[in-house]
Amino acid sequence: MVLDAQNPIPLYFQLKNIIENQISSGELKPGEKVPSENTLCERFQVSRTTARQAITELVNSGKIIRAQGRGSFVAQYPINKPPYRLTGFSADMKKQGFKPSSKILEFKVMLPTPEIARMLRIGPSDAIIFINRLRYVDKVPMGIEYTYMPFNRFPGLMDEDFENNSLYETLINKFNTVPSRIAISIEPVNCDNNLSNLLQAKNDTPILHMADITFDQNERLIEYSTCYYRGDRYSFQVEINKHQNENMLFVNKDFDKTRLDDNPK
Amino acid sequence: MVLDAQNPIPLYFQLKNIIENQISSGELKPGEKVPSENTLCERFQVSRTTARQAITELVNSGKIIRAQGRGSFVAQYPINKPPYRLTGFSADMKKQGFKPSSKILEFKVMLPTPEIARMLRIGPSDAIIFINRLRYVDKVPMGIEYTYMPFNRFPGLMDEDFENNSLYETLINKFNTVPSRIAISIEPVNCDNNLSNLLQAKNDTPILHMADITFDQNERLIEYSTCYYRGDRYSFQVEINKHQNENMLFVNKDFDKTRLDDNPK
DNA sequence: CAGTGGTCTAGACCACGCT
DNA sequence: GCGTGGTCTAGACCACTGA
Repeated sequence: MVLDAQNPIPLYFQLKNIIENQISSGELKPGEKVPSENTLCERFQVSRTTARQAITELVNSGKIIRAQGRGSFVAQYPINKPPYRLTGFSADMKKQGFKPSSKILEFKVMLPTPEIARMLRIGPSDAIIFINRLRYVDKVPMGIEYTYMPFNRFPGLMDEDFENNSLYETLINKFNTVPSRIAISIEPVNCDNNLSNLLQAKNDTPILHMADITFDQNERLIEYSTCYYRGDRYSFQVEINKHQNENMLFVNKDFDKTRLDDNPK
Repeated sequence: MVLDAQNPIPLYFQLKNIIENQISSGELKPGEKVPSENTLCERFQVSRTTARQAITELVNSGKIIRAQGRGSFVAQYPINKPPYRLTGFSADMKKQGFKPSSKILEFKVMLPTPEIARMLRIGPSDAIIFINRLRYVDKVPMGIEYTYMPFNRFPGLMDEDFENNSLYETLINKFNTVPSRIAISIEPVNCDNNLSNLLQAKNDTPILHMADITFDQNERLIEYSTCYYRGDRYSFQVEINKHQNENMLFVNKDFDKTRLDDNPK
């Protein structure tokens, strides 16, 4: 294995991929020592900065643990990132081996309610796109989603077919908009008659309510969405990582109290 | 503002703090351009590597957006990290301005059930510490938590008083164990008679069930815990970030399907 | 074109953990 | 003492953006 300086892929990234593959192939086992930074420099003929950048990204993604004076080691319990909604419902489900499908109940341009305007940070007369989708997994109703997006940011979106295509994939491919951050609020709710009809669920089915706001790679607001999922068929999974740098002893900044909606009603 | 090279706090960290403060004080407003890396080099008399390290960490924590060729900018919607469980229930609630308290219902050493042994990755004859706590917020029952920890990793833990002290703070201060990563599974459940008695809640109160596994800074497993929270008093909030480096175009690794418990029952 | 961030080099000194 | 990661310098060239 050698690095290719002519390759447009940066050296640190090539090196990172090599190490990543050694970990996933089992060549480097959990708990095992990763070659030291100096060793990597010699082995791959790069400067220490470059070797270090490769390792740093693997540390940030949780695959490697650094220990000053001892070395770097493959993480014992590698992070298994849950299908995490930044890829969209369809991709999430496919990753888990299920067959997702959707039925569009409503898809139109409208004016926002005051609440939705506040969540989207737009004015009351700014049009929005509203999508109401029933989500199926293996032909069984799984949940219902109400999605609200600023209209003027996505010209031509109304011509798309979201029964067969993923909203997120369309955003990425046709609007150069990559969902990159999502703030989620989750709570359990009771099933009402409306929900039990829509989801073909018993009246005592526990329901998971999720509200979220999504931002793109430039921190522009993409969507506000609120969803109800059948609790007998859905569990939400997430991993929370303390950043490497937040571990440092001289850090003592307090975070503010936080809410999904920071503007009081 | 100048940096102090004699200060044990690294230069990049001092610089990072300065910029962070400028953002939170409003001196640098959302969307505004951050001084370029070269400008920071001159202004603070550091190398570009150092200035860049400061900015990089702010990018990773979501406070700054980088745009090649244009500059770096304060994020429009700064991340408000939800109280995120890595600090423990008490700290989470205090941050939100509530008064948490706890009542220990059980606290003992015992042998694990097969399920708990599997979650803690220990043998069936390895003792565990079991803590059952009722959680209150402003004197009202909020939820009940069942915590399981490997006994042999925490000698002396049984002498602690967790009615008045935080488990996580004790781990940090007395066992040099910093909760650093947590994998959580969330689902809604119905309230049964046992829960409604314990939580003094109506029988139709929606309940949020959370199961989680926590790891320390060296990726050692700290605890497995399962909790039930009153849905009328609790919502779970989380922010999910795409890592800067995962945005890159030549990334195309698929994540495996994932679960909190990767060993089938 | 000038200014920006993205990548990279070849060094240096330090703090830490282990033997 | 030696090897490790942590921090830092002073350069360099490139790709991209906007005027």
